[in-house]
Amino acid sequence: MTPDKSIPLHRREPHSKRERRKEARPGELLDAALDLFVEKGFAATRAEEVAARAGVSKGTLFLYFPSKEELFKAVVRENISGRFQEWNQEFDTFDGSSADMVRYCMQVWWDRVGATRASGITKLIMSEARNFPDIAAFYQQEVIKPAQELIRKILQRGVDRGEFTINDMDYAHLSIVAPMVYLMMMKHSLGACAPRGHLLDPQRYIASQADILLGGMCSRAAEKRTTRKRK
Amino acid sequence: MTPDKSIPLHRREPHSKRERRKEARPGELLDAALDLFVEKGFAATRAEEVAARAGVSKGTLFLYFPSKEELFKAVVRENISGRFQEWNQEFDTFDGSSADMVRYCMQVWWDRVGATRASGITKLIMSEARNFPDIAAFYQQEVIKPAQELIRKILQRGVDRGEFTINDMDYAHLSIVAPMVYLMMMKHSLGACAPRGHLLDPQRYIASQADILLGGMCSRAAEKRTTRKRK
Amino acid sequence: MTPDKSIPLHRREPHSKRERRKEARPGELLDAALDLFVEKGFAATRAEEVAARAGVSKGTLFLYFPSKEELFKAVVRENISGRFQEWNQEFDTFDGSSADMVRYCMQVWWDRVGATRASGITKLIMSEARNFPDIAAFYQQEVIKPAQELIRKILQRGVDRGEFTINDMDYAHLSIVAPMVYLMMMKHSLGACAPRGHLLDPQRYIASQADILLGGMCSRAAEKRTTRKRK
Amino acid sequence: MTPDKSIPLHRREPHSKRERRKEARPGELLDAALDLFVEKGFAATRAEEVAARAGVSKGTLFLYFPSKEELFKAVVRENISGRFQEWNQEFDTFDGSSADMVRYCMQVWWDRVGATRASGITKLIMSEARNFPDIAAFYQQEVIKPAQELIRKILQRGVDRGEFTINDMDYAHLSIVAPMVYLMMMKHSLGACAPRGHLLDPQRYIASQADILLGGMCSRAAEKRTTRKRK
DNA sequence: AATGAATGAGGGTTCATTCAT
DNA sequence: GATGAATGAACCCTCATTCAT
Repeated sequence: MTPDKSIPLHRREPHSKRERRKEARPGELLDAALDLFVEKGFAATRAEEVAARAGVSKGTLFLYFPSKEELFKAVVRENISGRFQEWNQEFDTFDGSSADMVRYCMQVWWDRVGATRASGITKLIMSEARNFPDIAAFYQQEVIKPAQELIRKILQRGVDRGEFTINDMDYAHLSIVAPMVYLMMMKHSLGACAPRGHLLDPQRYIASQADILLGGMCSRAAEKRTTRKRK
Repeated sequence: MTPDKSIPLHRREPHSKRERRKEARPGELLDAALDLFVEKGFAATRAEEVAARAGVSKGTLFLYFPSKEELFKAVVRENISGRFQEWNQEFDTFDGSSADMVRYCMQVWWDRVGATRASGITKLIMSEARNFPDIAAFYQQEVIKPAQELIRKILQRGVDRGEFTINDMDYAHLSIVAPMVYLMMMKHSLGACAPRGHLLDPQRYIASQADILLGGMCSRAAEKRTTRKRK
Repeated sequence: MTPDKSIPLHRREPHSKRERRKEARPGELLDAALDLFVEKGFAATRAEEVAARAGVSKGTLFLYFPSKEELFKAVVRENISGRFQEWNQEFDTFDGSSADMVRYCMQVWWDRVGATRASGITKLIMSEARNFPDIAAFYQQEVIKPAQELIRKILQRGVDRGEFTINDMDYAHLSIVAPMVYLMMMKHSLGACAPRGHLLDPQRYIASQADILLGGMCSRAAEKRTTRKRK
Repeated sequence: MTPDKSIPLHRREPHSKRERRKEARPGELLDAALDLFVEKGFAATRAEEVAARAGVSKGTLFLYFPSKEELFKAVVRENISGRFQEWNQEFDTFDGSSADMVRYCMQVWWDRVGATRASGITKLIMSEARNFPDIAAFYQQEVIKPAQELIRKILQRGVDRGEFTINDMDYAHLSIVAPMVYLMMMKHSLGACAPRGHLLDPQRYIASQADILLGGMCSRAAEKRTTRKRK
């Protein structure tokens, strides 16, 4: 009924269309659940709705996930699969300026998470953290900490190379995290009800944020270079 | 716990314990509801729980609010009462540097909203906006727009006085909004489940954010003054 | 608040207006309850509504009646107070034709019960009998049986005087009862929702019914007299 | 219990016990609801009770009817399905005397409605009309009007053939309606609480009523024939 | 006596979960 | 495996009844 609407998560080759559907089921259910949990929250989402959106019956949902709560946990787990390893490597071999690295970091964050349905997880976690403390801890461990380390490494690189001047290294990463989280939150909450024209343009938003915060971090000596790149 | 936050409507002295309680009830219920809605979300909060936390029975809640949904709306309405008028005046007569104004703005935001239970509304709106579009619109109109205008005025003042250099005036205010919203969100979501020691120190966070973003906005000429103040 | 809207049931002279109100309370409550029970049924009538219509507060109702159910019983009891004794005497001394007696009986029934709010009791009993079997039994004993005896006496008189020819004396009284009950039922049920113009004209209805059933009961010999009176 | 009273929508044979039950459910629920609504009234009947009597759980009821009120409406609708068309034809081709027609009409009324559970609808409507004005209007349109027309046609036939003499043709039909309605009402109200032996014998009641009212309507010329039949 | 705020058992309705098919 | 009818615990809300004032 519903065409598989995104890249299926299970990669083994299926032998027939029928079998493919079968193997794709959990992924379709997770996709549907993600959308609905993000839109309405965990409690306000009905299991049957998830099943319907995934094109299966209510009973089938419980064939793959033992309870609504386990479905929720699976949704979170599935959508935060360690992208950071890969990113770490990317940044390890990056050879531009640190300012560019920050810009690239924000852009990649947007492209690979923010612009995809995975960005909903951020809202989901924010909204449901206190109802699912173990999920919150898991997220903290698996997403926030790696992200923080990644960004801190970038900033440290800037400092080490004399590109950045940063007063409080423990909190500086939040200057990048906060705007990105805000952007993703808005996309899934108020932004989703805003009338056309009131919507945030992500590219312009990221540019504006990067512009200002890099202005604030870049050492004055490095200033000209950075400012020039901005154009 | 809850300071009487506005002029009560009934002026005559309550004559009895009973009557005194009666006048306090709506406020107590709203406070309890705010806490629980923020903590668990609208759907996951049971009316009876709200009543219990307010120290009354289930039925009493419905004596004051015709439905759970109306209670929700009242909670939002009650907690966003136009503080902006007052703030506008405050800033109209402010006579320090614009950088100080930005810092003061963030500090006041934290002190008067972020640090109080009212900050929960931000999380509530973010979480429930799509389930209550009319509330979202109301919030957009009554909170976001005034806040945006207030901040934009501050930034414009900085630009006008040659203190700030800002490329994109339409998005610059978000450099202040995003970190503050992030701070409030965290306080009520992940921050609330974080182990001790992992918690954000709001003052330090604000200082760090202000530090960086003012660094990025301040015209280079004005730089020394601003930097000095920072100590 | 509500002016006492009908002849109060308690006849003792009250000394002051205030006291009069006080003594009239139960009667006003019974009147209000009768109206509402008849209109909506026992279960669908709220105690507060009764109190409000009687112009008192909810608590006051329970000052006079220990429960809603007792109120109901009082309403029935109060409105069936033996009118039959008086009627019996009236008919004992009646000296017209038996056909006239039947006509007079139906007319009096309408004037003294049907046209008054007391007629509602008939609908009430019909509707609620099975929920209140003891009330039903009481009504059977206090109203139906006396009425049946009264009517049977009238019919017997007609037979004894050679005016009526009746085959089944055990059921004949129902030829009078059924139309009258039907009339009162309609007034309080479908008749109450009918659009203007669709309403039964009681006088014409009674005339028509009496016309036909007396035609069927009157001995052929007595026919002329009866027919003439009919005009 | 309930004969399938119209062509079921699903024509394929039910393959399993489960499916068979499913098709029977609405009817079983309607039957249970009719009984209970008639016995206790709408408000005093609990949804769970209806479900229990139909042998299902509370939740199942709401699988078939979206609310108690819709169940009520379905009960009324289901039980007044136009029998009048068929009756009309029956009477169009009747070739006995008009007095016999009246007797037959009453008998058929009793056999096909009065003696069945459908007779409860009459009490239900009488009791609940004012709480459900749209149902009352529907009943007026679908039952009362057709019945009135049918009976009026019979009476008119009698008049046209010189068998009946009727003064007020607008009200005469009520001489048949009132006794029948009274009979059905009693069956479901006071009659249902009466001790054995106090019960109305429907056949004898109908005979008595027909006897008297036909006596009152039949033209004197036609009298002998009618009277003879009566034996 | 009168009030009306408060209570809490009860009823309508929803929905996660089960299980016969 | 897949289905969807059935369940019943849980929730929102009502309202008869109580009781402090």
